[in-house]
Amino acid sequence: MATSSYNPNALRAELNGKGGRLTPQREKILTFFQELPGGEHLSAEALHTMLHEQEINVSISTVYRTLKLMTQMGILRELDLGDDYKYYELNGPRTTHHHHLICTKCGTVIEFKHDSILTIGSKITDKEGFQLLDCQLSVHGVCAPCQRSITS
Amino acid sequence: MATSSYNPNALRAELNGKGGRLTPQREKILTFFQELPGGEHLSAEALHTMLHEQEINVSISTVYRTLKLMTQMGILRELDLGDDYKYYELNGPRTTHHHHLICTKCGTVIEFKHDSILTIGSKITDKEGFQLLDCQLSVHGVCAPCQRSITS
DNA sequence: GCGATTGATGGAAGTATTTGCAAGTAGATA
DNA sequence: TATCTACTTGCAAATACTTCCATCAATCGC
Repeated sequence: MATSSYNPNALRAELNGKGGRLTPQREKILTFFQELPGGEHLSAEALHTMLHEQEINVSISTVYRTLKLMTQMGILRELDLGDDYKYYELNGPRTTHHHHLICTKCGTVIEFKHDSILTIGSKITDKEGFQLLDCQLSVHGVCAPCQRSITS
Repeated sequence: MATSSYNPNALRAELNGKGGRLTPQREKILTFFQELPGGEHLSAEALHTMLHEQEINVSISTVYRTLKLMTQMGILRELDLGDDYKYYELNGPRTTHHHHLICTKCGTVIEFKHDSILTIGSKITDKEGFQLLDCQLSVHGVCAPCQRSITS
């Protein structure tokens, strides 16, 4: 699994190696995620707003594009937590890697860890010749308080 | 885990029990999924088109709403395969339950099974007091042919 | 360092999906 | 069965996200 402790030069090297470029926008977005308190996940819209509050002007299209690129590179992981947004967080090593239990009605999200999931992911990527980027178990269910109504 | 062998009356009973109703639209969508050859997953748009081809007129909003409802009820499972669409399939019992290995660059999807994943999901839902609806392992990576370029 | 090449950006337009609201209808009640 | 209530539907408008395209600028070669 790709490491999360990128510095700008490592990112530049990886981008250049494949014909890409390190732009100020990409560098700032990476730094922003690295300075975020651990475990937080952000939506594109939220990231865009927070960048603007720090006088970092990056267009919303570039925010979306960069999030997608960094997810494809294995630097970020993209989370679908069942609501209208996609969320992103640093794709950390084993110790910070976690999974999500989501209530499909009220949207409550509970994080949990499970060591063997990463092992399962490694096995299948090895078998199929893939390079592993991310591995997420999403458990969907209805939380106790929501088990009485059809909709939230 | 909820069973997939719903008939219209069972669906009506479950809906009525929680203040909902069985409409012709909902019944037709359920039947459509049940008559689909095993293992197929459909996007909302594709389902809408296929329904129209059978002279079954259901508005696109109702298609989206019904897919979401049935996912929340545990009848369908929603898949994010990394492209622009969400896909839906019957949320079957253990024997048909599978997971996805997805290439983040070209979008290739490989299905695989792994018995212990459902067990892991059951454990966490039991512990947290949730009713289990679905449990999906998404493994993201780069397939062998794509490991040379930045983008697809 | 300087210019050329080509990937990246920003803003507008497009796409998939969700939501608001008025009209329709399933299911309950008598 | 007739009536009523509130859930559902269909359409249109809104939202999250992606793509198009003209312009900009990171990197490369000299």
